[in-house]
Amino acid sequence: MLTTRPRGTNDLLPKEIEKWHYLESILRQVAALYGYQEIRTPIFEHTELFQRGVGESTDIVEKEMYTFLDRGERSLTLRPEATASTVRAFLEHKLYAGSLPLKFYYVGPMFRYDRPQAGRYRQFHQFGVEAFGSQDPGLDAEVIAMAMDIYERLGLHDLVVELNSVGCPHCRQAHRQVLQEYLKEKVTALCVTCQGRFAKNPLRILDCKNAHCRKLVAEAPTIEQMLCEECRDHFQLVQEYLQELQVPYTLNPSLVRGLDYYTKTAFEIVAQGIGAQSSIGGGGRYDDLIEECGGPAMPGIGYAMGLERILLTLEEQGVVLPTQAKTQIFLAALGEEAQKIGAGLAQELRKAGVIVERDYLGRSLKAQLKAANRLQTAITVILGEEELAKGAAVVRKMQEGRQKVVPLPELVAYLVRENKGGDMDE
RNA sequence: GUGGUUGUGGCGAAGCGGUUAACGCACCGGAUUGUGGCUCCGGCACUCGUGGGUUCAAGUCCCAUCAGCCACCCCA
Repeated sequence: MLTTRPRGTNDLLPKEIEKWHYLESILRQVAALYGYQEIRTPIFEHTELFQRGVGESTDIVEKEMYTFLDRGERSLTLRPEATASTVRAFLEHKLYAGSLPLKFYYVGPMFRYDRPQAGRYRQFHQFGVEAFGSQDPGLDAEVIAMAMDIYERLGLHDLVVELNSVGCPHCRQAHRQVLQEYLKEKVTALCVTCQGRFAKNPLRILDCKNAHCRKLVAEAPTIEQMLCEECRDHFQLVQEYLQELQVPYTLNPSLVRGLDYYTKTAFEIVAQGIGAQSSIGGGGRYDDLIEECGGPAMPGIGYAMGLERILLTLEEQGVVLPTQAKTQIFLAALGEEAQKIGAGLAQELRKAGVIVERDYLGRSLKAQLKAANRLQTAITVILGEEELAKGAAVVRKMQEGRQKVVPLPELVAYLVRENKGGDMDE
């Protein structure tokens, strides 16, 4: 136990961390392009925030939260998502008093007590955006376009945008009634979970993966048919904007997001080939959430994407991400005196912007050259007693296997020059 | 929460009841008393996820437990 990580968590080792750095740099870059500013909220919040914000009857709140009492007997919860926190911060700091709309983005770990599987972890990372204060359908479309923009910049392809409108409380209520009416005689034929959903959340039945349920529900009234005029217009305009922004999408009338706060637009971005957990991003509009959390009546929209799943998809699609610069020069020193001079040289070179590595184990020349070879440095500098006696060092070009003696006073300048030359070759 | 599957050195992987737990890669050292990448030689698991049990004898059989992977569910 001492040396095993908690279930569903991951260590990001140096080998893979470069991908994360690159991914995050793209995220921040695109966020800036679209005018979103970063917000960092606590990793844990009062449990109540998620109960109210995400919704009591959601799976997240019912069975997936990491909830604990702190030493002051406060019930706290590790954030399962970040929309509630962003709304909370927005309200707590009364940011609604300033100019609107306000656009935030966040990147960070989220926690959900799920059974781990491909693309699903108990601690996972999300990037997301939230825009408060506008009900413009053009913003809905832009937010979707932004998500796609990110995926495309990363090099992902063959993604599908699934779009739906879940309506507002009015049309949802109407749809619910019609749906229950329709399903009334079929309830007993549904699967066990769906029988449970019938009274509680009949909408979810439309989303059931059970083949039998799907058949029974195929002809059921969709929310789209029941949208009120306002919601219908909004949905129509979102689609027109999407066409304008050249974002292909498919309508999925059974797309029901598992968070209670969504209204009108709901969307999901799906990738192939990464297993059953194929949604790499999703979001929607939440026009009642801010008020629900005790703020002014104000619309909002946002999405979140799962960073692990994006990385999985990148790997699946064979996309190679740029990696960090490699070591340029290895400094091999032999003996105490040479080690000291070597340390000084390394420092001078680093200050001149050269990536230098050296030996810290007092290894043999052979072992040091082997290390240099492993690092694939273009140049290895050999500082030994013979060279020191002459006030010089051996500069060995690893690829050609040729080397020459360079006087110490000229060494740094020589290496900096050689290193630049090497860069130009690449 | 349910089901399937796996768990042997840093990694990959043999062994499937019986003397010292193959092999490959990686790593370390040597052949070259100061020169890498190739080659050759040598070294590297009192131990088989953990805990019980069966047996004269268990990495090998049984049970439990933990963990990985995958699926359901749900979602990022």
